[in-house]
Amino acid sequence: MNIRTLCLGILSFQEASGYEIKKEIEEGMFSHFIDASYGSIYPALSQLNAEGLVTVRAEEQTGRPDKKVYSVTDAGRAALAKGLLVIPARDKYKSEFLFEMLFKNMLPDAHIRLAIEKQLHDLREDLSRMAECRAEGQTNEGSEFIMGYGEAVLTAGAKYLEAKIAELQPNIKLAAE
Amino acid sequence: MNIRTLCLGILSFQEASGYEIKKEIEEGMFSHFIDASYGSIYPALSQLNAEGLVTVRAEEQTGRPDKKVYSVTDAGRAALAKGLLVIPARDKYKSEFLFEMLFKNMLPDAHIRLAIEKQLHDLREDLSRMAECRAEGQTNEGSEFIMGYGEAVLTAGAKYLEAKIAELQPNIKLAAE
DNA sequence: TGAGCATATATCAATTTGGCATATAGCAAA
DNA sequence: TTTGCTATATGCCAAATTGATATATGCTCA
Repeated sequence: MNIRTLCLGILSFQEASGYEIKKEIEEGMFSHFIDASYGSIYPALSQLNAEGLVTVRAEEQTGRPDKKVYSVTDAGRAALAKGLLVIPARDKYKSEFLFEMLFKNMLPDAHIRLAIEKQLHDLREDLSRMAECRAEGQTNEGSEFIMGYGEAVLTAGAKYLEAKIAELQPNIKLAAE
Repeated sequence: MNIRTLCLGILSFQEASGYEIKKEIEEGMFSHFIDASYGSIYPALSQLNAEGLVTVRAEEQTGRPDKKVYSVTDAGRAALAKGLLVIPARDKYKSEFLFEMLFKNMLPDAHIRLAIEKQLHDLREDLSRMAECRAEGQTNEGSEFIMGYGEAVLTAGAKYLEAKIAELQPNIKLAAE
């Protein structure tokens, strides 16, 4: 699936500028499983516009470039529906964290601890972003599904890491006994 | 973290050719959280060789190009250790599956079912690959950690999907009652 | 006052992907 | 038996994507 379909999908929920799409991808519901940079979003929107799948409306701003607000056309909605009808490609997951952990015995304990805590922090951040999106309403059957999935997966990861951190501190446990 | 460090890490376990590194990334322990193509692996190995971080040995083959077997040098091991001492970047996760599910209500039930079953299949494949790696031995503290993490996360995802599939088939359940 | 962040678009070198080319051998199905 | 598929093995290349930077301004916090 290409970025064009992605933008089309996001715009099908609400008209938005390139900047707003990026924000949605970074902070919104999509953040858990989508990643895209300006360098791909802006060209994608131009192309979609050229293909007649979206329309643009320039909103004047003072002191900033005009905001270009994109809306999906009927042709765009049709293209989206068609683009969604493929069996999805396998998930792509890249984790520098897990790669580093593979070399646990080569690295100082303090670094391992930091890395695990960072990962745990990231997972919790992701979880709370989802909780926020839920709280803000705007949920439909689809978003319920993906948030349920995300919560299941992230919670399982966090639990695992919490247990591992506890193991790292046997001294503290002993002191408490 | 760049592909060069990745190759260095994989080679630190065992000398290998570019082809073998790719296989390891596709089928081995690394498959869960690493992805890389020939187009990045081969140039990375050439560069590592030019930098003196690995050495090459050509193994003659009949009917195939010579196998170029790469081994890490001491300088390479040092570079790896240094490269691992950064706080890992945030995980990157891209899922066309979840994106599609967001549009559940727009898509035919049959397609949704297929997509979920495909995802479940992928998760199980990933899980069994890990189980295999465990069975084959070759485990260390690091690989135990990452396989534990992977199992936790994948199992949680699979459980969630199994429950959702069950929900999709209330008719079958009713028939069984 | 000044640093840093948010808004907003856009470009671009560097990286990375995914498909193709090349070459051969083995195996299974038509 | 021939045809097509898979595995081995390296490498190239167009196309897609990233991540950083440029440009411009107003707001907030110390």
